[in-house]
Amino acid sequence: MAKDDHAGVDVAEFIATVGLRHAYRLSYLTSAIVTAGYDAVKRETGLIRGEYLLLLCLSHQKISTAQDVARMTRRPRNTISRAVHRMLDEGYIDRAPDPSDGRQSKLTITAKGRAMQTRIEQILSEREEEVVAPLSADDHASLDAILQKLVRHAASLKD
Amino acid sequence: MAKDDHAGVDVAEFIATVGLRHAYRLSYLTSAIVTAGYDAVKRETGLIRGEYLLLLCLSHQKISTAQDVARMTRRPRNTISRAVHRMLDEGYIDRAPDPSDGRQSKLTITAKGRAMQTRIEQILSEREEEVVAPLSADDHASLDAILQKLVRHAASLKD
DNA sequence: GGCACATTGTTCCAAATGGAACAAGAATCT
DNA sequence: AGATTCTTGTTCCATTTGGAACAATGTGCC
Repeated sequence: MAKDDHAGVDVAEFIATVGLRHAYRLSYLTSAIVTAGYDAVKRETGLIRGEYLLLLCLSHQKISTAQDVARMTRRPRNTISRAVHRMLDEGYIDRAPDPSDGRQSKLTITAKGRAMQTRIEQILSEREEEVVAPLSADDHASLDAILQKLVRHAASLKD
Repeated sequence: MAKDDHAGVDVAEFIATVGLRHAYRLSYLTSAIVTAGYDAVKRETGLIRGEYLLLLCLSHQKISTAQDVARMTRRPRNTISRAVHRMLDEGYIDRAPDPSDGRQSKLTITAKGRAMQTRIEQILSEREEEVVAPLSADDHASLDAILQKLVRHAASLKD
């Protein structure tokens, strides 16, 4: 009868009253988009988060080290390290020791990896579009500008 | 020398070129704010995510069931179930069987729990303010409006 | 050069996480 | 009323996760 199928709670109303500026809403939305997409990717491709993040990074950044990926994704290095091994085994990426720095290796995505990454972005995009459907073109532009500003700043913070 | 302390990657530039509308930026920011705050909370209070989310929900919603909390936080029921037990043990919440529905129990936050929740919101707020510092008042208003719109819509999607 | 310190990638391990199955109660249908 | 289906909260278990310690290499400083 009510417009809301769910039982008792009005999620939106709760979220409007939380004593934090944007954190809770951001977190909720990220769950709604990313976590849901993440589950879909795992179901359809078997890849888990660290793995497709790795592919995503390598597809847009021609060459990176594992550490770079860790920074770009804000995930701990050991997570990325594991992902690198699995993606090497699957033939999605290549690795070559860096001659100028013996500690690190340069990672590149293979053609097979790029195909997989395209498929993954497709899956994530579908879910995202579903969630952001109610935004106007102006909204999209504003959101984009604000998020870019925030990301730029957040990336400069230590930790 | 460069304005960026880090080694090679320009995170912001990468994030600007990802082939997804907002998903990656949202995810990155949520990490920067929430995950960092989450670590701080764990360090300072010993509470983990499911647990402080539970307190957060109960502090703003006078009475809820575990299922309500699961929906408000987009976390699986078993996570919340565990959190309920631990918070009961700590005396942060109370639980009373619902006479009108034998399956569920009504949860309420105690005074002790409310004190803890205040402290947690403080910690999370600090980190959030640090990240959103570069936003103007207009930005805040826009972001707020957009996020509310999105949350409302996301909450209505199944899954 | 040598010595302290930082960085990269890795392994280990304890903890958190979430899917699946379950029991008990409620709702629906005939 | 009984049968079927749904919902709530829980336990079980396998997987994911990330902190800490580590070896190997690089950097800065005297």
